[in-house]
Amino acid sequence: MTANTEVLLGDCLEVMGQIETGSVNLVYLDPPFFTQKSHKLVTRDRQREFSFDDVWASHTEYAHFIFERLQEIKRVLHPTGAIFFHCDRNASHIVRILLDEVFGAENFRSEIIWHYRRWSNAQKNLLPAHQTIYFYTLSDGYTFNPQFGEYSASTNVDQIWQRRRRDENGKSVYELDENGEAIPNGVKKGVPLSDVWDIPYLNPKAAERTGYPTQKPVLLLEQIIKIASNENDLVLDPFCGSGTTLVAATLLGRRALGIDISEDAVAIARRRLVAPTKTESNLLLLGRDAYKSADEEALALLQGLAFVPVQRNRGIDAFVTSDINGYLVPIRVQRPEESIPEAALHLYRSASTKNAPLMILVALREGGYFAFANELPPEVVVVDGPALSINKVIAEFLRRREADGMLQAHPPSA
Amino acid sequence: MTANTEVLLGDCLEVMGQIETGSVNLVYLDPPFFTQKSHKLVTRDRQREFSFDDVWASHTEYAHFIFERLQEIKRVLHPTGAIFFHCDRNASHIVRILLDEVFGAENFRSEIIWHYRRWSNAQKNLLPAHQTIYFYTLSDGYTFNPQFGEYSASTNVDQIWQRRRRDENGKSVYELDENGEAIPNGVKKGVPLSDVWDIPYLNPKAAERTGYPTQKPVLLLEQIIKIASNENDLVLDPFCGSGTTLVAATLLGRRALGIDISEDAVAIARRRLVAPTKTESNLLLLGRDAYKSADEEALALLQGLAFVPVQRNRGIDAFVTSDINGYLVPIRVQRPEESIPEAALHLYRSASTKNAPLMILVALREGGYFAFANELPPEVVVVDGPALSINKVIAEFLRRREADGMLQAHPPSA
DNA sequence: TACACCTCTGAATCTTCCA
DNA sequence: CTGGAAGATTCAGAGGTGT
Repeated sequence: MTANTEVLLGDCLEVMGQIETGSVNLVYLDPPFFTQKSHKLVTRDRQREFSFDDVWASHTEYAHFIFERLQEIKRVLHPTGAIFFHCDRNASHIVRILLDEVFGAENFRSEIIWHYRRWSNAQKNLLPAHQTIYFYTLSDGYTFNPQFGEYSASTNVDQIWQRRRRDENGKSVYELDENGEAIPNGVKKGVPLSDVWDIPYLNPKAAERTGYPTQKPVLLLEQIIKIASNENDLVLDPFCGSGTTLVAATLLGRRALGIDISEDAVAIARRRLVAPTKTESNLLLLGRDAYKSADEEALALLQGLAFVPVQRNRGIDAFVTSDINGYLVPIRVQRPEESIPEAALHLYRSASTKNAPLMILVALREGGYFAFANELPPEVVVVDGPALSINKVIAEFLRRREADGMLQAHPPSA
Repeated sequence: MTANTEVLLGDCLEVMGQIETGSVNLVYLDPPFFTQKSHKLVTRDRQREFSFDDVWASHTEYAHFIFERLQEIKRVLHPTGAIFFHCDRNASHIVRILLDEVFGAENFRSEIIWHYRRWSNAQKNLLPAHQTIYFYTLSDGYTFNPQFGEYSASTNVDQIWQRRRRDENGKSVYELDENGEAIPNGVKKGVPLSDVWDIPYLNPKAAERTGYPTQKPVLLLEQIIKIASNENDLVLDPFCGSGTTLVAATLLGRRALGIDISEDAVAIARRRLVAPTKTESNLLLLGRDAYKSADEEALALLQGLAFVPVQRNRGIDAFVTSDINGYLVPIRVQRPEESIPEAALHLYRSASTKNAPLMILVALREGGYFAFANELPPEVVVVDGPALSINKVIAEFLRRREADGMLQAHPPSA
């Protein structure tokens, strides 16, 4: 366990009492739902006035339980802090009312829909495929790091990046410069993240391999933590269970505090956190693999080349189809989390047993061939991938422009 | 207007009073939200016991309004009938409680999430991209016509076509015939419809628009009507607005009754029903993929680069996320059937209207930069893709080996 | 603090233009 | 003339601004 992560045993109401007021930046919670007797309401005649008391009778116990804890959460939250409440499907309306009461309806930010696809069995119903997460803050001045996604396929991205103005009739038109040409409108990162999140469940195979039972996907927690906290912020999960929130927080450089009333859960969470970065980043990567296979991505880079893909080999992604006098030419693509020397080492280890006289490594990030030329085995030749080549071309272009003093045909729109 | 469709003017509570008990098969409603004074709750100290009365104070008026009408709806519903309640975002929790009260929590069927993409501008927030529809029935014996969608791309369709059984450990395995071959399992209809519906929002430019606020797409109503009613059934919309529900019902051969308190709305709805039509949305007709011109393969080559994909443009596959003094840097990947000059021309045509000072073309096949350097527009810079780089490295390696006379350490294995 | 007004935006259509 | 690609247009929601 790192010094910045703690798991405490106990009822979160009591344990939170020891937390300093205003010291927590982000709270995520996914409390258990108390199933109680269905408590049928009797009055159904149309004469009688509607009374809210009836509705509440059956939910009181749960509501009180949550209400008390929400108040304590409110106390420990920093003024810029936020709470994400992952609802049981049967209680989302109750939860929202309690959140409105404790944090104020004006501090409601989003109803997040976590959408996933599930294995289906035909039944007389719509297949449940979502869960709800409520996002409230303590005030207007909350921490929020915008995230961006891809534009819709039907959007003319190339044209909405032009500057626009209102004409005399109030109509929106594209602005033109003195030469009658379109004026670019700076750079955009993409569409702001919406409140519907399409995140798959953890790949069942991944769960099997790591031995963890199915749980909230790390990606879901990652997303929440990225949005509503900064590095070194304190993340609290009052019902931490096996500690997924803590793992995600730790991996993103946040401090984390978990509480659970079950000794088993605390033990599991603590064990998971002993070496979070190494083992858990594997889990995290496996979770990502459920999204799209990293190996497939790597091979996509080789399109146009005649190659034979290699499965189940950490060092080699493919061989070139033709040989060099009987020797195969192995290829490896740099992975997102790897440096060039690391990738080269993997490649070299796998390929040297096959006496390959030439090994090719496709580099995707800075620190290409020249930076490491001396450290790499002589058989390994590093080739720039398109990402790297393009960045170099742009850098070179800028350098030359600056030298020519040809800058600023249009000033940035700022 | 067909004989089977009627639009009545008035408060739905009164008008519904004239409807025969148990005669309506399906009710859809999307009532207006009553914005009331924000009515701040005062007690926030932790000493005080939580009382539900506080929460309700500000919602009472709206709740009563809805409650009365829900009871009337319950009365006119057929025993096999269903109600779909389209919620205002700010009142969904209130609505669900009222529905639980009137129809019983045991008759809750689904919380349907209507998910859509829309113009945006939320800079400090998650972009709202969904609305909620609650689906309740009068009893367990409700009308339900299952709908099916396409299997997701990641589903192994081969596998689901095989018959399965439980082995001795209760594990699900594929059944094999005496020859050890898979047994087909008959025809599958597809994936049962889930409770998250991805239906395009009514676009500002859509001809379907009547100018009436909160107008819903016909397709959304069609889906509901198909699921929960049969031909000649009676569909009721007590807040029919511009009459989308009636249009959808009529098009599907249902009888329809609409009520609205606004004369304008009734007039619009009646006019619309003279020739009930559904506009053909290109997006729905063609599917989202039809807009994609930068194919996955091309974009896969750019991994590791910060870029924004560009669809709907034959010349440009992506823009680099950073800019050159306000100007965008377009990228194009050579297509399998294209020569470099052809690809460069496409790129140049599209990008020159945007005054791009630098355009990047990723080459995948022989005949790279030098072969055409003189023919290409000066703005276009050609960058070798991995396939090309690798082939060049191998060729260079062979050349050098040959020069060194070091060939044939091992003879070719063939 | 409250509210009216202004600005920015992007999904998806409609319109125009070109081969 | 036709089909498709490129360009123009619309409009409501959310934040920001100013009174």
